[in-house]
Amino acid sequence: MPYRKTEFVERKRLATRARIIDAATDLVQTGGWKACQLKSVAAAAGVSTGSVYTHFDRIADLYIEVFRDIAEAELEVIAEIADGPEAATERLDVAIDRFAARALRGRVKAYAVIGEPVPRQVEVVRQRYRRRFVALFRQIIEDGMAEEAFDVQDAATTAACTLGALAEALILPLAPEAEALPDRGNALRWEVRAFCRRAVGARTTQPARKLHLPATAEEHR
Amino acid sequence: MPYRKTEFVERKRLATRARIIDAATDLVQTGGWKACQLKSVAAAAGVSTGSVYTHFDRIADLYIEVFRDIAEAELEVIAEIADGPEAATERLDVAIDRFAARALRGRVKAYAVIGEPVPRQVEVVRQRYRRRFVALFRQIIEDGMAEEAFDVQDAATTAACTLGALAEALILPLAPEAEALPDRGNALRWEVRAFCRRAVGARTTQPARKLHLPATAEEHR
Amino acid sequence: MPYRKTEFVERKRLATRARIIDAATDLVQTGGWKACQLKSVAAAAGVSTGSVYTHFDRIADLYIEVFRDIAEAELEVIAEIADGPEAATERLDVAIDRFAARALRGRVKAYAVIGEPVPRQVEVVRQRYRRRFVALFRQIIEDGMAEEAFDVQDAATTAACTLGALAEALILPLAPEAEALPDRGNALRWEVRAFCRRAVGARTTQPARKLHLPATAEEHR
Amino acid sequence: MPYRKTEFVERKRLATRARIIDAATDLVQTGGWKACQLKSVAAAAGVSTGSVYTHFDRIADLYIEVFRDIAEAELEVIAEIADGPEAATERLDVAIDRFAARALRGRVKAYAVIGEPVPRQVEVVRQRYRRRFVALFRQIIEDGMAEEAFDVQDAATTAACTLGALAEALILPLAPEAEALPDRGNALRWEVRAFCRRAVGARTTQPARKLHLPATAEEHR
DNA sequence: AATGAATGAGAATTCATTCAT
DNA sequence: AATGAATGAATTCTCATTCAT
Repeated sequence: MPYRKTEFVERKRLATRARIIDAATDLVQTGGWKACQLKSVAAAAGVSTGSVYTHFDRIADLYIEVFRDIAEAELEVIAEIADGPEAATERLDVAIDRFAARALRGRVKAYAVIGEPVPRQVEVVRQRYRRRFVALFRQIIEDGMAEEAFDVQDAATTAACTLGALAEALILPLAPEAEALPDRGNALRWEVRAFCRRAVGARTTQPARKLHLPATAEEHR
Repeated sequence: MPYRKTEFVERKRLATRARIIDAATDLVQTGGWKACQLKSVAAAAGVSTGSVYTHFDRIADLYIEVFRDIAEAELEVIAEIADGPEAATERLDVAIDRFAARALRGRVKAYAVIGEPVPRQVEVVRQRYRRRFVALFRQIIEDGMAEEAFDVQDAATTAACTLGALAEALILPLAPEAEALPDRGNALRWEVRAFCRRAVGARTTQPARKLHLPATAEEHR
Repeated sequence: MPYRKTEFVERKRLATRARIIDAATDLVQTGGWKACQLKSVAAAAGVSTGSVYTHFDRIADLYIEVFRDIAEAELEVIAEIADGPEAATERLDVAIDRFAARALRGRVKAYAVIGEPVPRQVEVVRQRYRRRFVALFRQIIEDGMAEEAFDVQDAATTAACTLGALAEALILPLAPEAEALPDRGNALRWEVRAFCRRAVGARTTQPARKLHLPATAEEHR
Repeated sequence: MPYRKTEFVERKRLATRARIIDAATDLVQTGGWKACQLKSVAAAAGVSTGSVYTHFDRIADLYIEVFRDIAEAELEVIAEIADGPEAATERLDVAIDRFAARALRGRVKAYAVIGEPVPRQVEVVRQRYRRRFVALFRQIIEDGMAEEAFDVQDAATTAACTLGALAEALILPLAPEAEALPDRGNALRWEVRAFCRRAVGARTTQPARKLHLPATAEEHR
């Protein structure tokens, strides 16, 4: 009877792979990329070092996967908003707010993705994600200009500025070394949103706070 | 007054120290922090590795010094502008433009300070400098509010946003991996300035382009 | 007579075993022993690594088998000649020429058997084959002495010298690193044969070249 | 007072380097190249593994040095003979005899250089030395032809054959796995010399044994 | 029997730091 | 004080072998 790879085996393999990624992710978020080394990952995942190599050709590939996993989740949230049917002004508001909310909740995670020094090979991937984030904001801004709701501007540059503003205001002050924010979270979110709204020259007709609350509620689930 | 041998010795000692820092700085700007290793630094400075240890207790101390030297120069330029007697609107314009001009001219340097992953111990110092940059922008923004030239806002947050916008738009696209900007430099500077002016709600009464030219000229010296 | 399932199974088992050996042989001849690693062999043979272990207790056993297969074929060619009814002088000529022709045609194969560094455990087998080659030449030389066609000599030593002369002249210059011979092949074969004929003190009565051609023709089939 | 690298320090450095090479050489000769690994070498030399890297950029460089050291010594002995003023016939005799005597005395050493599988990077060096040995024999053979003391032949090929004959007869039977020769040494030397003399078609006018003894005597010092 | 994921003992290499001179 | 050889812990990667399914 020829061997037939059982679903069980495949499932187990994937589980191991997932355990490795999870362990690595944990280590990154706890102690930064420096803590995410082969030996530690293997130990934390409860596998041998060699085992890691049955799933990843080189340790950098694991890093990239970890980074991608974290970053992709964040990106998707924003992508969904950017692609929505709402007016550009609203989409900008919601995107920023959601980004902010997630960053504030998952401080270390956000820092690991955007703020923290990463191994050389991951840096390339990080740049790619930055660019994808920028592309989403750019899309919103271009829509806003088309709707004549935003000032005329070079959307590419402006979108980069927007991401930068978000990152600097929300993530970097949250570096491990920085003292924890007390509960300025909500104020911060409001402030950053206002900054960006002004920055793109959005002609606000509705009070900004209205938009904030539903997004937040959803976020707190 | 007898000649004091110690003074001569001390002077020489400082000269050596400076040579080490210079060598390390060069290496960082040429090949990034990764290229700034003890052996290379010592070789480039024309001293032995052991000698480095008479000036710095650990390699991290040298790194910090190097970082500080690079960053301090950038900071001073902005500080001078922030502390100037001009109206906040003008100071903001000039500060941004100067920051942009320097970043665009000295890509590698700016990237090394703000964009590039740094050794763990330097990260702390980097955060400190970011905060000092933010403090300068904050000062301008608070003045602007006092002058009723800017919108009312939380200057601390807004200032962080401003720095972030600058960094993302000017420096990160300039990472080694990124393709070189052709000559978008001037357009970029103008765009970023416009973004920030809107972002703080500056009531522009003068045409923005006017301010640009003198600053640039000065920068090209 | 009832159909015996075991026979079918056994046949299949042997077929798999053969596939493994063939795959390994290919790998050795293509990329040397270094390329002949368990995983590659298994992949090339279309079986799992674990399966290899049902046919060979250890990888070294496979190596030995592979070596043996390659070497045995070469040995048989020479053995047939050595055991032939011809005069010793002629047998020596033909044996050398055939050896040379095969070596020159199948550079990699010959190199893998005689020239290339082999894994430790194979080395023993290689020595054994060398000794068997030597034994064949020895037989010819002893016959030659009995026929009073060769000088009196210690056939054991002389036979070893003969094999060595062949190997060095024909195979080692053909190492992967060596530049390919243009078309010196025929000249080389003639020269080596002359060397060996003189070395054993063969009293040549026939023109040497005559012998060459038929051997070659046969070889080119 | 500026530091001036003392002779003592330099001497010590060289001593360490020598200790490493010696240790490696010992290991090779005792257990073959496989036994010559970084950790073992370092331990045997009484230094740290890192220390090896202050003398050799990579372990292969050490291997090459070890190989070269052993091989060069052998080569020089033959070179001196080949370059001597004597008649070609005599030089061939002496060269072979000296080569044989040294090989028989230092079995393991000779095997390590010529017979044993070597790490990939060393193989290139080994080929080079083989070629240099061949060049020496070729020189003798060409001189012999010029003196009309040897048959007309392609000296390049013939020289390779000669080296091969020597190696196979003297060294390969002496592989670690092979059973030790009793005291056939002298007979072997005589026999190999006779083989080679015939092989090049040397017209011997003097009894061969005469030449043998002085060379041997010298060798036994 | 067959499978191939998992194993884990190596092996080489790097580099800040120390210390005898 | 200067030197740079020596250190050795830390890290990645390899690959024959085992074993649960």
